[in-house]
Amino acid sequence: MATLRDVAKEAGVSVASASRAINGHDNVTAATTAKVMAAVKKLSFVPHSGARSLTRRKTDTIGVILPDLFGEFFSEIVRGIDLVAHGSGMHLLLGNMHGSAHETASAIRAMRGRVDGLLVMPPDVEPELLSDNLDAAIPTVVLNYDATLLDLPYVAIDNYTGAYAVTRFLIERGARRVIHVAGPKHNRDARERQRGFADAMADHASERSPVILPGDFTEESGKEAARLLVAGKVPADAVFAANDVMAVGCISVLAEAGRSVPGDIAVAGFDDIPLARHVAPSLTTMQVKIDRLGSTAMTMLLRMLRGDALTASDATIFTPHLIARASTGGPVSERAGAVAAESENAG
Amino acid sequence: MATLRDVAKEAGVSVASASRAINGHDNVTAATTAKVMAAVKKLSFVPHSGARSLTRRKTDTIGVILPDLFGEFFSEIVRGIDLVAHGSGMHLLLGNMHGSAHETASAIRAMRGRVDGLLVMPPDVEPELLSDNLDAAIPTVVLNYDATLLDLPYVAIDNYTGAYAVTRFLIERGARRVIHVAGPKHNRDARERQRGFADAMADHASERSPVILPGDFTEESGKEAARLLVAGKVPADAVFAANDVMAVGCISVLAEAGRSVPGDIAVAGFDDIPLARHVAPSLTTMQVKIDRLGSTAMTMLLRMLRGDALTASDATIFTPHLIARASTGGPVSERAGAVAAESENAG
DNA sequence: TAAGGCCATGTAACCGGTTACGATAAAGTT
DNA sequence: AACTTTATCGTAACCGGTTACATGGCCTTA
Repeated sequence: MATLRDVAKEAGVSVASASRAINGHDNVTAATTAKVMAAVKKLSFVPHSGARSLTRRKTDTIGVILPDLFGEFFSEIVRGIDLVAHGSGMHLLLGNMHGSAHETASAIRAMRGRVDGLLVMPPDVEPELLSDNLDAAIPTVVLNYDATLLDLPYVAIDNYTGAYAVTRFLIERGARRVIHVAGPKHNRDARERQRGFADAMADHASERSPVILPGDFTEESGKEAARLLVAGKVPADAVFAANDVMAVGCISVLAEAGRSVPGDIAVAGFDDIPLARHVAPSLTTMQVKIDRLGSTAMTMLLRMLRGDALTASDATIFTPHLIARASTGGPVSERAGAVAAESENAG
Repeated sequence: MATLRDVAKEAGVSVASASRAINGHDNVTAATTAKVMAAVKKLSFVPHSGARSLTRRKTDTIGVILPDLFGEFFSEIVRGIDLVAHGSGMHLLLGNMHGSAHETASAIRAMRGRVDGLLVMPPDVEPELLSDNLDAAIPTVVLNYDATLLDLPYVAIDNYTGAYAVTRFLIERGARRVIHVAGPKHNRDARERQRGFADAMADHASERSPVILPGDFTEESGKEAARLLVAGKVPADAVFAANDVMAVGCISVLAEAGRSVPGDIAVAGFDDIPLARHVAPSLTTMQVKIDRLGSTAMTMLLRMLRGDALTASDATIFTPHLIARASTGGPVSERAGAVAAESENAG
């Protein structure tokens, strides 16, 4: 593997000239440049990015630390990030915290000296881990989590408002007994969605203690909840599942049991995963533009790398859209149910 | 940002001792180690991975170069890779060739000095780009492409056999006129699937020029093909779409037009994306364990990094399984249609 | 023709770690 | 007590680039 020294020797010039020629500085003769380039070609020299980033003090790489890599949600985030990063000639270094606190700490530490900036999506539990491990010296944008306490810029989804909207929608379409299939207890998104549900029930159905069935965002847990319904244990005419995957599980069990959706029970989810429009009946849900989460965060990070000092007050919060489909009786004629328009910046 | 020199000074020892203490070498006194560790903590020192990898001549990072990041296919591959990589303490550097030849070359070059090994999935067109840009010095495993010409180890899917199997299955279940919705012409997977289809038609339906409708792997192109069918332009009693996404498009148009699936027309796809089991009717397809593609490739790369010299003869080829679902009349009682068992290694 | 300026080039220091090698001191041997 | 062995430690070179500064050639200008 040829080094710059080899190239310089081959071209009969100094390493400094070789370096300058390769990087296109203007203080090199055309003749010298030609000699150097010939040597580069002959030795098929490729600059060693590691060594280069050591002196330049930049790596053209940003670190992306996610709690997991499972499912469409994360792949969409990464795609959104890549879209913007690639446009700026940046590379992506993937770190995976695999749920554990220890992994998270080491994932962040391992980024030192490898990246110019960090995009972090904290795990569900103990986000305070971040403050212990994040380095103030390296620009960081937080994904999907309100990082006001850390005073870091962040990009998040307004889960509360979304859940509130879909719950109200179910009530307005005539549901009297809406039950909620919750997500994992330790998951922040899930908690916010549950809170939005509870508040909407209190405000619009005068129901202060609505039924909340446990779930964990998996299809199986959605099925489990639906089995309770068909067993008649819980009277209900509508279900709001904390995510689409569980809603899909609900629908399949209800259908097998001969319950009509939405005739007997309306069902709604959250996320608008691609599957949602294809299941039968098609699923009413709150649409989250996941890739925009990633691309927006990356854009903010690029600004920070350019020197802008962003803080928590520069956060972007996306409010999800209601998508009314067949599982709640089909789309609404006018925009009766289309509650929240997407808003950027929450201030 | 503290450096090793700072730590050494703070601890009152030399940089060599500091380095040794931090890396847990055995030729350091417990007392020295304690002093160094105290300094590390006090200055919250984190070793600079870039500098470290320069001397160690390894980066603990492997580069992953994909043609795109869109959809479940790539996310599953990356997840499979990450699973194995993480187990060995490796990081993943993502490179995206975004379709273009120029991008591909620069993506590969940019990896020099950043990674210990490479996992490359060549773009559909001009895979010979690889030979020009790949570096013999850096261990490389090729994904989803027969790299025999490059004599590189690779992991691929037997698209031909899969397509042949599903086509034969349709014929054996009584279809007389099976039509194929093809993938993009420049796509190797698509071409192989089409070839498998054509051969199966010739062998089992004595049909030497079966109808092949154009498609490009998108849902819309699947719909377009189905529109031709409902318009009666093409007589058909079964459709084999080159991927699941197009098959799903077909089904939705057929359903809207009042055609019964599988009553009037049976439909089968390829890939077994998560969506496949959820659409109505559930979709018969060839199951490809995408994540295993990634994890297997990563495992091979790790072997190479350990010094094993793998070549094209060490390739792993996965043969997809037939999954018979409702869109072709439901599962088969015995294993009549379950043609191909998964086989590892093609030799 | 000598002094001054400009420009291309080379030398060497540096980025932040690791480690070969030699020095020093402590421990063991006879 | 004199000598060898062994363990710990420090100095300095090195990984492969970049770049501040010094050098020397050539062109101006008086």
